[in-house]
Amino acid sequence: MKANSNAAIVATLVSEPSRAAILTALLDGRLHPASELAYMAGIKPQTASFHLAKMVSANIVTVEKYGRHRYYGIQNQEVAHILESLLSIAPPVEVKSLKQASEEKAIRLARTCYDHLAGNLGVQLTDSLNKMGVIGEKKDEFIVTEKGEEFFTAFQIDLGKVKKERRSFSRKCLDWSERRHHLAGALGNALLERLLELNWIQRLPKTRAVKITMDGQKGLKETFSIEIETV
Amino acid sequence: MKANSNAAIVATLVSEPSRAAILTALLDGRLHPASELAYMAGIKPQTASFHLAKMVSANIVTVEKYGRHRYYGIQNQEVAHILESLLSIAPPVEVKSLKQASEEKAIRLARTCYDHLAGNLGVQLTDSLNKMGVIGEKKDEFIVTEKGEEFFTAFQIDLGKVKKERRSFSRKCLDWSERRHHLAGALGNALLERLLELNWIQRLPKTRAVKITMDGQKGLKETFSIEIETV
DNA sequence: TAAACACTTCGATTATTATCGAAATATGAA
DNA sequence: TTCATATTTCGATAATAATCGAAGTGTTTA
Repeated sequence: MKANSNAAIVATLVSEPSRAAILTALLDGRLHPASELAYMAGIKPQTASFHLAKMVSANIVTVEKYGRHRYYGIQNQEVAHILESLLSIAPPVEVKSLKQASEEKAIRLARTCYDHLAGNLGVQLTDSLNKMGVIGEKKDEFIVTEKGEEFFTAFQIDLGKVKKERRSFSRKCLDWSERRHHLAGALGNALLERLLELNWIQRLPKTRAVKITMDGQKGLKETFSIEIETV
Repeated sequence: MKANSNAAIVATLVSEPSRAAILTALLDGRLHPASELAYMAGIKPQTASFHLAKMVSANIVTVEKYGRHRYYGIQNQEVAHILESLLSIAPPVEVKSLKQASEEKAIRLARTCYDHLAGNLGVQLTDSLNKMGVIGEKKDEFIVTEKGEEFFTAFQIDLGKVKKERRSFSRKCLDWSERRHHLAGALGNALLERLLELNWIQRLPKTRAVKITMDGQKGLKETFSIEIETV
């Protein structure tokens, strides 16, 4: 009686109203905790948990555990693209310019996370490297493409040296303010160091926020197509 | 990818396994009598009738009465397109038998996607036309170059006639097995028809896989530089 | 004209599944 | 340690919908 049709599996997931609501929320490209998704879909946490488990096991949605939260996201760009069309959603607008605003907002704009860049700048840099084909996205890490090897050499980051470091070469790190991944690991650290060396960014005393210099504005725009407005 | 409101309706109907099986069977682009669809989906005729009525009233399937038979078919390319989208992110089929394995292989090699070619052959043909400078790739469609006009005339496809058709002249369709785009729309259909006319490919009973003939192997190699292993 | 056939409609039954309360687990904060 | 929070698991319920036997409507064939 059961026909082996896989189209049905995906269709079931997107056609149920609560799940459609969850997927719609997730299509903003960020990671969301389960409770937030439950609230957005107008269902109790248990029910959301039930739906999320289904979508994870069908490889439509991913989970990551951070403390007592679980952050859910769309599996990958390909899936996101198709879901957008199935759910009739316009893709999220890209933020093209960053506003350098007050001090409390500064930490959201750009900050260090241990030894690498985070905040809007960190996420945008990661995005930009991805779009440029310099890095590629894997499950828990980023990989450097052939084109990337060239790029980093030109950008005067010695990949050979970075690869020799004991710790993981390149990994994903969840950005709490952006709810998306940014580049971490030895490569993330090397990038931060290089930007400091170029004086594109400067560390600030008593805060993890970093300042983007005038040189930085220029350089980030030219090299990574990232625009930053100073207010 | 185009956003459309029909996607939700299609997804809801596809989510039921029996209906998914029926629709998948209809993806060969041919018309099938109700009893055959019932058999293919592994359900009784009454049940199939129930599902078919639903799909007809939702305008995703068509019926034609010929004597005591009723022939069902996919409403239009849009429906086929949505179905293929669902398939492209669905988990791969579990192969349970040798027969099923060879069937799966055949479908991935060359098949019809409603009214045009898909599978490895479909993608290779599209690639080849592109490389030959016959067609050019745009965002959501392919365009025919000047050189292309000549080519299709020589290949005995009447572009004037194809352009007059109501539906879109040439568009991209996502190939679920190759995960790339192939040529669809009126031009895609004309190409399929011409290859059938030339007897380079043949439709097979009870499957949307198509057979590549000996003539086809020769012709595809000479005209499109496509080498294909036949099973 | 009767019988076979293709298909549909009707009604009863069964299967599926979304939902949520209650309870369990695991982490973080005080 | 204790309490709060985030999330999941379990179990029961209720709504929905797929299924099929029986019967009905046309259509073809003998």
